[in-house]
Amino acid sequence: MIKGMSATRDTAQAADLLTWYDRHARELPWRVSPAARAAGVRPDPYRVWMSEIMLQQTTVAAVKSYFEAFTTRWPTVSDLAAAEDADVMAAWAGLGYYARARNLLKCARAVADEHGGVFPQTLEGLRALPGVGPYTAAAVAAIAFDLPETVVDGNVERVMARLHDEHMPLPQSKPVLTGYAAALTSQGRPGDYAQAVMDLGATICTPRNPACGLCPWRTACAAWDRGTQAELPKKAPKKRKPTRHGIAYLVKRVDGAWLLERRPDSGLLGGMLGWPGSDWSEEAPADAPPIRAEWKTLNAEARHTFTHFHLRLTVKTALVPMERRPERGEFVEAEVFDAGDLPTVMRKAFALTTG
DNA sequence: GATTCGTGGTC
DNA sequence: TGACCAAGAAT
Repeated sequence: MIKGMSATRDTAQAADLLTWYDRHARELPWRVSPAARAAGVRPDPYRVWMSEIMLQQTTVAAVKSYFEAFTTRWPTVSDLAAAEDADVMAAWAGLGYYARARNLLKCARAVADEHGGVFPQTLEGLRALPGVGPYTAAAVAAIAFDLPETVVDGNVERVMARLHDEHMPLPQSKPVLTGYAAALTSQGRPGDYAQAVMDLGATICTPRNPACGLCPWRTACAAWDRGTQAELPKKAPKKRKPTRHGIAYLVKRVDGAWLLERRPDSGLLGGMLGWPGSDWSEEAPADAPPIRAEWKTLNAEARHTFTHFHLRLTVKTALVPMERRPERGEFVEAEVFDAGDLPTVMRKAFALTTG
């Protein structure tokens, strides 16, 4: 009866974590507390989905203000589905990974148009939505609908690697870690369990200096037994980032309007507003101004690091008369222009012009 | 399976 | 300063 004993042990272990979660759950704007959940309060699937999209590769601290802004401005999935693309992209500006914002809108419109404004309540139905992958589908299924699905994010990978002293490096070990996680998933309180495992990873079983003395799973933890927790999970070595160079053209019209360009939907910063500019490559960029003007080159360059390269951006500025027509981009009136609508690298270039 | 795709905080 | 890291998905 190895199988039965194993299942019994895992159930008790899940219960230990849930007991810890009942006392130590983080209070988050999108979360229904375990006490409220026990009293029958159900999470709003729209808010759960929104939070999960925003939290992809993004810290809780960074997400909070965006979550409040989005859910205040667009309280329901139907409200969001009816929003203008430009408004959603501007509201997302600064949060990064802009494909998420494009898919957020696609998904809201799919739910509104193809599902009657109601999120699908199966793993497969959720997984079919734009921007919803294996993790997010499981998270929404578990948290919003209390389905016994297994969430595997970076936290869970780390917790499982330590719990089982798994030294195989990620991402190779992912299927193994997923199997460990699935064996532990609570059948009784799936939503709370999913959030509990991630809270454990975020507050106790942290990447550096894990607080093993406070961990409800310490006695079950193979890494704790062997003292290997600090070196887990192992990860494949990363490539170093090359440095690319580019030019940004910041053009102000005499009435205060700024020349901006909407970037193509695919690729880096896709769908976002930005300054007209050169390509960004490792070779020196060719000068290709978007409008005829007297150019001044700023002394300082805007430096920014993306996921896979460093960027050094030369900033050129010009002041042009009302009647001058650009070859690229469109002027945005001074009253409408808001640097906060731009991605961070474009804000950095703008900041150089204002001191 | 490997790449692409942001940003801000931290050590 | 620079590398690492954070509730991944799409291609």
